[in-house]
Amino acid sequence: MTEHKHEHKQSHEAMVQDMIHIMSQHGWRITEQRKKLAEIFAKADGYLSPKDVYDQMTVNYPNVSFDTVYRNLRLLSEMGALEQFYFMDGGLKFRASCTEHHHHHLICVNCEKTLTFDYCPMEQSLHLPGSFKIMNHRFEVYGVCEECQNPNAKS
Amino acid sequence: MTEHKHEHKQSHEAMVQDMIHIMSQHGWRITEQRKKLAEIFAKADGYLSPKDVYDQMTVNYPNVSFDTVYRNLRLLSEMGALEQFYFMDGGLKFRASCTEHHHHHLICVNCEKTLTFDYCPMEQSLHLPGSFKIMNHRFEVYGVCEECQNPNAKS
DNA sequence: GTAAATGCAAAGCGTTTGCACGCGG
DNA sequence: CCGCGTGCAAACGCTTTGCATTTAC
Repeated sequence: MTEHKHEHKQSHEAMVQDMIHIMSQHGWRITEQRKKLAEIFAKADGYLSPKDVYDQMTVNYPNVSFDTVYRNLRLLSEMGALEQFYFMDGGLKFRASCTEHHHHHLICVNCEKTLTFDYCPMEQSLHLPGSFKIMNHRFEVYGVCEECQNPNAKS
Repeated sequence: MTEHKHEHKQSHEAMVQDMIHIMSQHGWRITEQRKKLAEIFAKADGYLSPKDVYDQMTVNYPNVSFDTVYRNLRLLSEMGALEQFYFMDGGLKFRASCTEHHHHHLICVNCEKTLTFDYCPMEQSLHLPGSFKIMNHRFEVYGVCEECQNPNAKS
C-alpha cells in the first residue's frame, strides 16, 4: 500500500520484481519458492542466515527443504542479486544486493540490522606496506542500533 | 642467537618463549605439542588454518590428532596468544597475536602472507548513519604480494 | 511434454565432544 | 603419583549431492 518512491531504496514491490526479472533473464523458472525468497529479502533490512530464510519460507511453504533454500541462495548470489557475507563469527548470511554503488556496512551486533554508508577508507591516500597489488577490501563497523540500545524495546 | 631489539617484531625465539610463558601463567602444562604449536606460529608470517597447523605438526608428531590442534588453537585464542579470524571465504585461520597496538591487515590472496599497517579508518571523523553505539570494526585489504606477482617465483 | 526445480535422504566437510591411556607437574 | 592433555572415534552442525517426483514453461 505505502508507495514510497524517491528514496535510494526502492520499494519492496520493485525489489521483488527486480529479483524475479534477474531470475528470468538467467533462464530460471519462477517458482513459488523463488518468489517467496525474493519477498523475504525485499522485506529484510539486514542480513539473513540460511536458517532465517528457511524459517520464513516454512511459514508459507511448510515442507520446503533446506537444500532448496541453499541452492537458491547460492544461485542468487552467483548472479549478483544477493550479497553473501561471512560474519565475524564465521556464519554465512545473505542480503539483497545493492548493485548501485560501492558502500560499506554498519551492522547491529544484536539484531543484525544493517545500514550502508558511503565512506570508503580506500579512497584516502592510504599508505600501505609492501608492494601489494590491491585487489579487494573489507570494511565493516559493528555496533548496537538505536532500538537495541533502548531498554523500552521489550525483549 | 639473534638478539631481537627495537623492532616491533620480536625474534622467533622470544615469541615462542612468550607463548609458552602465557601458557604456564594460565596453569597449562607445556607439552611437546604445545611447544611445537608455539614454534609454528612464531615462524609463520601469515594466517594458518587448522589444517595448515595440523600438517606442520605431523612433520614432528606424526600421530597428533586434529582435535588436539583445535583444542589448543581455541585455548590460545581465548587467552589472547593467537588472533582468530574468519577469512572472506568463511574459513577460520589463526595467527600469532600482535598485542602491542591496534592495526589492520594487508593480506595476500594467493599465499596469505599478512602485513600489518597502522592506518585505521575509525580514527577519521567518520560520519556514520543512524545512532549506533559503535562496538567494533573490521578492515582488511586484500591483494597480491610482490613475490606472488613475480613470475620468476617458481611454483 | 520436456527439462528444470523441488523434497527427501544421505554424504561431505570442518569442528567438537566423551572417554581411556599417557605424560607433565 | 595425581590430574591434565592426548589420541581415537564418534557426534555434531552446516552445507552439498543424487535421485525420483513435481512443476513451470
